[in-house]
Amino acid sequence: MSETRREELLAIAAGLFAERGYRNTTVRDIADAAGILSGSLYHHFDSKESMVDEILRSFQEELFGEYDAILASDDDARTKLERAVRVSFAAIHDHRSEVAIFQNEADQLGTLDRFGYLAERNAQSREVWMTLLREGVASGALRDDLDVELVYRFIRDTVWVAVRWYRPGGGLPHETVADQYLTILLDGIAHA
Amino acid sequence: MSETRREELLAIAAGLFAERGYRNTTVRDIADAAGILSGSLYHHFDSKESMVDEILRSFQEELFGEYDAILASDDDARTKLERAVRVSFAAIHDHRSEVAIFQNEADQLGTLDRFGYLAERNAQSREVWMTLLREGVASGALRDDLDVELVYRFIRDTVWVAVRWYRPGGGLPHETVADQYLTILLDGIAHA
DNA sequence: GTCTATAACTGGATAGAC
DNA sequence: GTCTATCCAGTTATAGAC
Repeated sequence: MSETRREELLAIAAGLFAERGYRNTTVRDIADAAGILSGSLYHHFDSKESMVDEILRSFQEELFGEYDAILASDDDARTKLERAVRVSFAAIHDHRSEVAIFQNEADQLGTLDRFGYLAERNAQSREVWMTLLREGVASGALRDDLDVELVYRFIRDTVWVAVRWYRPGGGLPHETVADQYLTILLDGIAHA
Repeated sequence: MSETRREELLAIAAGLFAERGYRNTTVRDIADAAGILSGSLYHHFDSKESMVDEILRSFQEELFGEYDAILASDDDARTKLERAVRVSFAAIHDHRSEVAIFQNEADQLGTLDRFGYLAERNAQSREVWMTLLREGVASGALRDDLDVELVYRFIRDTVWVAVRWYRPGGGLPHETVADQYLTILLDGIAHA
């Protein structure tokens, strides 16, 4: 049951970190939200840094497991790309706080030694998308006059930045957002 | 000349706020970078808050002046949309710090009374893009099966988030980025 | 316009009782 | 597992001398 309490506290911290920023959230804020005093938090965690560390680590582990499964599948190139996009929007739905924290704080935290894995995960993510895009071009599914590196950045940015406005239960299911996004990305918004 | 010194200090502050975040930058950091002591800053500015306020205000004034000029022009709908995109990427080029600060800190700062104008500017920006998109659909330049609100969000997000990776003088001119972006946005990445 | 000196406060973290 | 009590470092801001 102590494992549950721990996760409960992490979920509370994640929500606050996502909403008001890591630096802008005090350990007292977290304790208040949990209904305990700040000193009591240190029975569960070493430091505020450990909390955000644990939040980001477990999220990334899960996410990259999904990307790996897609890469390893024998779907055609276009299907793989579509699946990767859908999995990402689903992650925004299922793990909003974690995605937001990663988006907003990774740059700052990444300068600290203990968060070196953030840069590694970033490189890994680039590999995933670049592989998908190159396969797409090679198979003829995607245009061959594109700057693949730029397309990668646009996809990465547009997908994740949606965490800023997407709200679960807001009447716009994440599957719909993914569909519309894929329509724009693949076919453009200009009249044919 | 005191006006020059003021702007010099603001530019230094803007660079730091953009790079390490507003909350993460101390007045001592700013003073150090300017080669003076922290107390001396208060001869020029009321508070740290006033600095970021002035930085954001003057930037937004300039940017919206450009959007207004586009809206008021008699270009066709597609040209207006393209111009708005190009002006935005140019702003990232010319005012990287300001754009980054706005992107990263607006949500937090917006909760304070004195930064209420940030929400207003946000609404104004939405009007600009929605107008351009609706004109585009009405004129037949854009597809009519799109969720215009969603397209607006995607454009807004993708354009501004480029501030995270775009580097002036990095071999990739902002005009090229805008071109490639417009290609993707208008025509998609799928093979025709 | 900048410096010296310092006030006033906030925030992360600890030790030991319950 | 939580509380009481508290330390200490860091941060914004001020007052008055140079």
